Amino acid sequence: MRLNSQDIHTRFRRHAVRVTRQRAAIYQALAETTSHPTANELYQTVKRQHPMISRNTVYYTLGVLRQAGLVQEVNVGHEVARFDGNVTVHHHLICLGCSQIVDVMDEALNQLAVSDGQARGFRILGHRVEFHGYCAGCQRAKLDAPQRSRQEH
Amino acid sequence: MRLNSQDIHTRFRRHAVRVTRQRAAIYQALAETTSHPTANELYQTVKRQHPMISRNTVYYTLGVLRQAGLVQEVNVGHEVARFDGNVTVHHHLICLGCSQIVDVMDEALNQLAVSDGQARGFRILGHRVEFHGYCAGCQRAKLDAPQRSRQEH
DNA sequence: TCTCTATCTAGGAATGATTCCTACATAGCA
DNA sequence: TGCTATGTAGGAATCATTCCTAGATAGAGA
Ligand SMILES: [Mn+2]
Ligand SMILES: [Mn+2]
Ligand SMILES: [Zn+2]
Ligand SMILES: [Zn+2]
Repeated sequence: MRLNSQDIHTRFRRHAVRVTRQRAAIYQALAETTSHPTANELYQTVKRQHPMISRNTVYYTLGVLRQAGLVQEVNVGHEVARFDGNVTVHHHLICLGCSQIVDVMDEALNQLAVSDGQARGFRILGHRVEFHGYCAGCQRAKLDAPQRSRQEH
Repeated sequence: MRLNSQDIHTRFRRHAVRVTRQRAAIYQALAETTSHPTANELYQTVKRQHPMISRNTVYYTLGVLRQAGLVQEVNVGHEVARFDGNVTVHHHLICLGCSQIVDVMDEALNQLAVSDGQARGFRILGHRVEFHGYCAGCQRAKLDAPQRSRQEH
């Protein structure tokens, strides 16, 4: 979602976050994509408008925005951290082939609970569901692969 | 679950995994705990019986066992990798206070699916559910904390 | 509008989990 | 039992993330 700088300013101030050009650009970049970028990808994107920005600022800002609840961290397996500007409750579909992450909004998934017998006295505040599989593109690539290797001989 | 070395030998060979003392010890350590240890914790444990073992062997072995399907990797947020000797389908409860991971076996959770509308052409092979909250101990610690800070004044 | 200070930023160094490299050892097939 | 593909130890390398610090600046208050 495209946000103008006034929107961002209001949203930041509502969460007591100081507004700087760098922060606005980082948040902007995250808000207008659904691709769950890494800190480094955000750095590369923001660097086009702010050539002097440092990686440290990107990490620090993501930490600030996360604590303010404006951003969330998403983790695929044990790969590098990925970030999500969508802080509504939702879940993810992860491609084992190309690592892409796709949002899943499904009210039923938001209602999951653990039976008391299994809860072991935990007070549960939330949960996260990850579906693992292959995207349409990667399924096609797999079908094509044997044909290609035949041609290689 | 305590396994004798014959059990381990049989299990390894069934999966075409070569048997070495180091591997058996690593697998043993993992099989007899429910605590989802890190590679380094396994290294420390196994080192008691095998003082010369290297961390590299632990990592390499965990990779081999994982590919053989004898072990799985569990990831809590973005912390260090944790390993699980329980390869049956199950899910986890994670304490935000002390990071402990507790198994949840719940048939209903194993049946989750994504609606076709949301699946975006993915072929889904599996899923993982993480519940986040505070364990009984950490809930108590939180209640005690304000009292302690009152005393501190 | 101006001032003051807590907080930010840039840049570079440090950290630490994991992977890479390599020479020697060994599991297990035949 | 011998042979060879594979495993092991140990050290170096990698690289995402965090730490440190000196100069900049947002924004609260006057
Ligand atoms: Mn998302
Ligand atoms: Mn488990
Ligand atoms: Zn894919
Ligand atoms: Zn706890």
